[in-house]
Amino acid sequence: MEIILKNGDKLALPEGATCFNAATAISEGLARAAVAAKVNGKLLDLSAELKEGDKFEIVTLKDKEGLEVYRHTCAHVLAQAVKNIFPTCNLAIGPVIDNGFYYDIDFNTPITQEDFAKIETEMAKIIKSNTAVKRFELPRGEALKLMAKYGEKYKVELINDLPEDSVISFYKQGTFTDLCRGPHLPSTGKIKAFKLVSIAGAYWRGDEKNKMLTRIYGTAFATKEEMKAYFEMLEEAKKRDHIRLGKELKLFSLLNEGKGFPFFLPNGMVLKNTLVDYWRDLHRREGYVEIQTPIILTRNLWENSGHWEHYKDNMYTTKIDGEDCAVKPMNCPGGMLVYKLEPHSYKDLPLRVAEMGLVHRHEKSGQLHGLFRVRCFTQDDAHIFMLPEQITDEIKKVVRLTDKIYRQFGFKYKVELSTRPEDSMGSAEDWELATSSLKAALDEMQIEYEINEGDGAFYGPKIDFHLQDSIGRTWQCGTIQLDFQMPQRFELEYVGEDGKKHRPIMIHRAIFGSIERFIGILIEHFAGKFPVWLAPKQVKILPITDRTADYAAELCKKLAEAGVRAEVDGRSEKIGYKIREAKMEKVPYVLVVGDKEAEENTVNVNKRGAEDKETVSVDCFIASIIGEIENKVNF
RNA sequence: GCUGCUAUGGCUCAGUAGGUAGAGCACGUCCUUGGUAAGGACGAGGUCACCGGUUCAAGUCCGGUUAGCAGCUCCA
Repeated sequence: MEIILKNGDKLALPEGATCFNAATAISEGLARAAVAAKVNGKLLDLSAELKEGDKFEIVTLKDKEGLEVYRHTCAHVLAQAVKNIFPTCNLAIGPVIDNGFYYDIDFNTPITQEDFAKIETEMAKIIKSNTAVKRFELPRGEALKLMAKYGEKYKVELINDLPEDSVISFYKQGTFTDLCRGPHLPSTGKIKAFKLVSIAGAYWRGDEKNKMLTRIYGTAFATKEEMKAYFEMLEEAKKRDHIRLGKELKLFSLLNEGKGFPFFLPNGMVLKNTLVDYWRDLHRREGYVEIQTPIILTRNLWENSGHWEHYKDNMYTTKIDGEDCAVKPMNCPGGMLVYKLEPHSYKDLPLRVAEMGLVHRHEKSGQLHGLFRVRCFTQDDAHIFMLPEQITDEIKKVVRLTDKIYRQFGFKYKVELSTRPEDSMGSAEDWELATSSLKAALDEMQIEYEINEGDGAFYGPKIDFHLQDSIGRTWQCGTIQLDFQMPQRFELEYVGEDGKKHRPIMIHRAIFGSIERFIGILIEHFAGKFPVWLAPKQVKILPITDRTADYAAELCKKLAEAGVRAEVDGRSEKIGYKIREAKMEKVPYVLVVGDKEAEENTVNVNKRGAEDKETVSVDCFIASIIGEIENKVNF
């Protein structure tokens, strides 16, 4: 028989040949590196048999899917090890996740992280034994019987929930058998580097009404080196933790008196205001107008907008002169009211209305986390009202603006387009128009994107931006959403060329997402070493002795007059001590001034991150730092 | 909210087998005026998160409350 390879070549094989045979036929090395195969687009075990005309592809650890198979097998090894040590526990599910895998297990007696060493040793034993992992399939009745025999009640529940016609497959390694779709590595010995990471509680099927199981997280990598690099990255991430840096750099504070309501300290306010200034300047240039709508509005309005129905559990309420009111969780309704204040002509559109809107949402206490998840935050919101034929152009403008802003901070990003969900509102034509407009904008701009089928908002499709920070983590920030719902609910109108009333199309969009969260991300992205234009303290002046105190003060005044955030450390400490402290504050420029500098009207510049120091004239330094600030240079 | 872990001076953390608190940094005073990542001396600062229990005795053991962290769920 013949199969078709990735490059289109044909490969002749004997009847009944397996994927592994095919890999061997191509090359020994490939066979060794193979962890699974892709046949006609489907991921299969290497032991799977091939048929005439199959499209065949080898999957190795270099492929994402290969690594997933590898980790999945590792999850089974974990389960087997746990069963060996704790025979009475029950297994639930053990899937692969982004950076590893986990297994949910119901233990009779709780285990702790201290049991990891024992479990890892047992896993190592299983790996060393290089036991073959074999697949077999059973009819439903027998599958249920088998799992019942092992006392695996969760597996029984899983099988019962599988569709009638599904193939029920198991994987067996030695004495251990687990219900699993597969595929898996051919044998346990292929695993070269693994580690158990942490332990946590997780509900059976993710439902808080169900029993809490013990989830053991682990990870596995193709090589020990890769695993080491991964754990080093985690260490680095911990050092960059924004809560920790926020405290060290005195940016913000989280107090019990305001759970989920961060206090911004002077340094943090500089950051916040600088971002807002930057944002405001850009939006003005892009033709946006800015408004501010009230924080508290009547309940009546929220019922009208639909928020009351969908969102009331997350809203803070109050009464004013006996009337029910709510604190806004979103800015849109206020924006709608502003639009309705006066009649609009098609000539006014597109109308781009921005709002730095402070919103409050009641998040459950366990979900709060630093600046990433708070109960009050500022959205860099904007609503764009437009004609149908303007959609594509407007989307392009927003995408371009978003790109410009993210680049400014050195972020790479990924774009996702989410389409109509099952439970949605509006006509098929509206959705078609909206989705194709979003697509057209992205295609015309030649932006790569992934499609998230059915993941749009109930009122319209959306484009989401996922930022990638300096150590590779991703964060969802920007979003562009088309909305037909609000204009209808609020009966927005414009007068068309034909003199008749029409309904405008609306875009909601945010680029930072939330200023607070964005600041958190920036702190971690830059590890607290902000570029000069953002740095709360841009320059610290350190006089060597009291003799240069006046010179330092004068210099500081000159810098302040030029708009530079500078400060003198005039304490009677040694210069080394003051330098150390300034460096720990991550100030971009530290200027040392002694008798020599005072005499020559120069400064000795210590640039953050640079080895060498240089002495330049005061004017020269001021000109250069102002250039850096104005051009928002990142270093 | 649920599960697990944690809670000691402003910060980071010790506190060993229950016998009524320690260090470093930061802070204050004084000495030192010192040229590139910590000069020295002295001092002040804690009802050990809160409430209750066990005990002759609780920072330490037990229960509860609150908050933080990790995870689950949800989200910008």
